[in-house]
Amino acid sequence: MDKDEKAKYESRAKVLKALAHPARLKLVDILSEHDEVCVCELTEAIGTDMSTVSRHLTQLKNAGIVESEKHGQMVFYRLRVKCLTSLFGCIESVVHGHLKNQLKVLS
Amino acid sequence: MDKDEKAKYESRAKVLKALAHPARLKLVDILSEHDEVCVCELTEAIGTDMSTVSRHLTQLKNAGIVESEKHGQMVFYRLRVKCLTSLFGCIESVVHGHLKNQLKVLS
DNA sequence: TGTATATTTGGCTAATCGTGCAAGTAAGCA
DNA sequence: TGCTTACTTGCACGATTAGCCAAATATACA
Repeated sequence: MDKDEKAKYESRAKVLKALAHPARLKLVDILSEHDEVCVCELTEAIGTDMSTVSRHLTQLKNAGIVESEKHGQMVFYRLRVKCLTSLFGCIESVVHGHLKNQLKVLS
Repeated sequence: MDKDEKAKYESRAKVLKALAHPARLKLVDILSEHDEVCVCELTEAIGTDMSTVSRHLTQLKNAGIVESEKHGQMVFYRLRVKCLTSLFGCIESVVHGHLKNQLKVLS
């Protein structure tokens, strides 16, 4: 793998890694349904410590998936990416194809 | 998060996690260009120990992304998923949008 | 000014991950 | 029956991750 190729796969992996966690997927889902949401609301939806949610959001931000803006003492997060719905469509097809296959194996 | 919702995000995360590694992304890329490829060839392309490549392939298989078949003493891997190209299109748009944004910040 | 609220960051621990080497399994060939 | 090749698995180790609590920061408000 030359340097360019390595960089290509590493940058892709960085984005996928940022998405690859149940809590962060839920954050993205919520954000896809609203224009912008504060950390406090997101924390309530996720149900873990606010510090944990804040770190998840930082990861999504570092990957370029969300952006944030401070209004008063609250910080609002917003999706930067529009194509995630089709991406999840693909992921779901993997999930269901695989489950179907596992059932086949079991039976 | 109720049980169904939890399961939904966990199954998505599992697939994304399986993809979220440079070596595994390259494996998927190679497999998307060929019908089926043996572990030995994939190992040469990746450039790490064959045992490591074998484990990466196992992860992709457990996630439902690839399948394998043994012919003689060789094991051939094949992509099970057709939609990955559009998925990576989305990922790339995140990467480039983000880089553009970082350059803006720097200047 | 002092106090309360929203968020991020530091520090810690337990769990998971990636890797190489060595050993095991399975198929082909002499 | 051995010997070789292709692959997987066990083991060990260093690196990364997710989580919580406590402390720091920043803003609003009395």
